[in-house]
Amino acid sequence: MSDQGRVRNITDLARLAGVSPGTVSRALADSQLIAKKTREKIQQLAREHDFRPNVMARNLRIKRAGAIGVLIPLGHETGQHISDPFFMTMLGHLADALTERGHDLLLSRVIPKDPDWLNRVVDSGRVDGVILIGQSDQIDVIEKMASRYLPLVAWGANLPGKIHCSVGSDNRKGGEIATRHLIERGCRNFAFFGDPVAPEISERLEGCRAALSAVNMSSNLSILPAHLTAETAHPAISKWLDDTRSIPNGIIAASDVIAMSALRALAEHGVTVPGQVHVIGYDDLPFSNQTVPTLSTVKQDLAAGAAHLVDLLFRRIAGEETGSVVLEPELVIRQSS
Amino acid sequence: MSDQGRVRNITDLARLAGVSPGTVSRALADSQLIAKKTREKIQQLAREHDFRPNVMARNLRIKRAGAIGVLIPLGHETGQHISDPFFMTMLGHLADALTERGHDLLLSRVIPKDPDWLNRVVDSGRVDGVILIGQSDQIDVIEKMASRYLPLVAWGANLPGKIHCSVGSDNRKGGEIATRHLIERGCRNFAFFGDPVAPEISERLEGCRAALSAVNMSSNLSILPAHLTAETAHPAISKWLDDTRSIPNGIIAASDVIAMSALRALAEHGVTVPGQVHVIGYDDLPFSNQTVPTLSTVKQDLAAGAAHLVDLLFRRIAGEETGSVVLEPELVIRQSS
DNA sequence: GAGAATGCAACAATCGATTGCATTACACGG
DNA sequence: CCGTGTAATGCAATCGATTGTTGCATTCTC
Repeated sequence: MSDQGRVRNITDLARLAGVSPGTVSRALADSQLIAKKTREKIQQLAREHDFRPNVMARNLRIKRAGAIGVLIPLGHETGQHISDPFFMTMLGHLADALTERGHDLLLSRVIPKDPDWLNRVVDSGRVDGVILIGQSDQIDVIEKMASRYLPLVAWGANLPGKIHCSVGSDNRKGGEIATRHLIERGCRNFAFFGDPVAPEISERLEGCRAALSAVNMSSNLSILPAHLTAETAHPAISKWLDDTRSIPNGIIAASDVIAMSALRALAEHGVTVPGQVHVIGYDDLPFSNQTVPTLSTVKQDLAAGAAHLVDLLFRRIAGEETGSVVLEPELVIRQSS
Repeated sequence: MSDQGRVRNITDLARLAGVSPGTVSRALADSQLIAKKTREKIQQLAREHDFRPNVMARNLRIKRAGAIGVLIPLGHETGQHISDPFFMTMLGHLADALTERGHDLLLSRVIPKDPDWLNRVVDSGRVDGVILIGQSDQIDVIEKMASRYLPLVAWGANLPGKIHCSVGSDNRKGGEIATRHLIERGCRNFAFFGDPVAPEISERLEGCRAALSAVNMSSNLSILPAHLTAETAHPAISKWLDDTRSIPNGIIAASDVIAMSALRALAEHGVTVPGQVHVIGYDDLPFSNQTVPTLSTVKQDLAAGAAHLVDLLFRRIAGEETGSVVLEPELVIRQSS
């Protein structure tokens, strides 16, 4: 392929068409200012050389980036991998929603060592806005940024007194309905698997406690407060099952990933689900109806969540000061409970 | 926050420091051309105003984009969602590898309606190179692009006679060792679940056939050739189990996602695994050792694959004409076989 | 103390587009 | 044939950086 005659910019194309670069620019933008005949000639020429104007140059001039930064902050959870199904599901929905709006998705997995990680992305000028998938333990950094930078939204808990815009489900309520469901199923002794250091999980636990105290069973709850990832959950739960004197008959897992590990650990301990133990998860990830037995769970509608995140973000990019959104969690009953 | 005094570009900072923009640029790049004292003063000033030079402008001048396009072409598989665990796992590894090299990841899920989808990304000037996760049914488009654009690599089958650079595992061999393993386990009747339209899967099936014909059992194989996604696999398999006269005792699934659905469908049909039927998957995704029973599978080392993809890509960006890489598949024996 | 060498910083062109304003060309009426 | 109006195009500044070249002070040398 002769790289000689290649059309690299509008100036090349302008020369070819015998017009000025400005005219080419307008013609390719289909501006009415340019005579229809000229316009079509230039567009035809562009097609022949399959030329496309340089997006970066355009964006520099236009002062927009055409991309949204999607960050996955992994603070206290250094072990957690980006391939965590939760993140990935959310990411897929975001990719779809952003593409629809003509924006690219700049993905970044950040392990926030210094408090500068967010500044770096925002001030780089390569994104028009930022979506955080999760707040991790970086609330302070996020709050600070939110005070000066409008187009920033986060998936996660809607924390009282915090100003940053968030979309998340009502975790307290989710924990509550999960627990109430198990109570109705006849469970009397409960275990909660999940680390309350993360705000979302702490709220779920709170909801769980509320449901129990409503029926005077507050004392029937034990907690496995480890930080549980896809890798660490199974050994932790297995050990817990070994150590615990009496296995509870209702298990509330803080996430589907944890619940899945629990199902497996229980199977290995010869405990039947839902025969001896009822298990409920949280999230309703795509795999949750593929487990054996299929997993009852509290659904967070991630598709809707992603749509909200993107919608709020674009309204903020336009200058609007939007509020946060709290989604209703929904009980999904399958075989495990 | 007063937006008045905000330092928006090096010119602002230059004014503040009483030097020229050029000097600021060099100072921030820590160039030896600038006196150490001046340099430090400017850097200090930049820190105070937490100013960071605009990456887009820089990239325009430097003629690099600082980002790699990662595309997921979903051709014949319109039903397939980006949240397919396979893509996501790969994506996670790529994100890590690219971040290490100081590049961003521009994610795009493309449904190739017109043959222009790849051009659009390549010629936009916003990426330094492109990684395709999968070839889908877009071999022609990919080949055409590969002939003129060096920094392009794809995950997938290494197809004979094709020039584009690929990284993938030896699917034929993978299919073979999976099947041999089941034969050793005493299976005599086999089923293969997966659609041979995709080149990878067709190769796996071929390997499977080869292993069977080596022991004169070619005729003992039935095939469920549906295109199977996380959503469609379970009903399809369930129906197949209903319809089939005698359930085989060895099932080779073309992917772990399919295998997982098979495990569930079998459980629902009261078939024990590995008691009555041995099941083996393909991929070794993170969840594959979380299923009940845990899934035997043919591991594709996606971490290594991602590392190779990124390595090859950067060598190509540097101008080298690299060859393709074929990874060795590895048998991972767990409970399901 | 004059001339050469050296170190620093300023100047200005450049990357590839967009766009307000100036200018040209053409048509038409008087 | 000229003035005027309008449609179409050209010109040049601009977005925010980078970098080769140039110019000005010092400092060094003999």
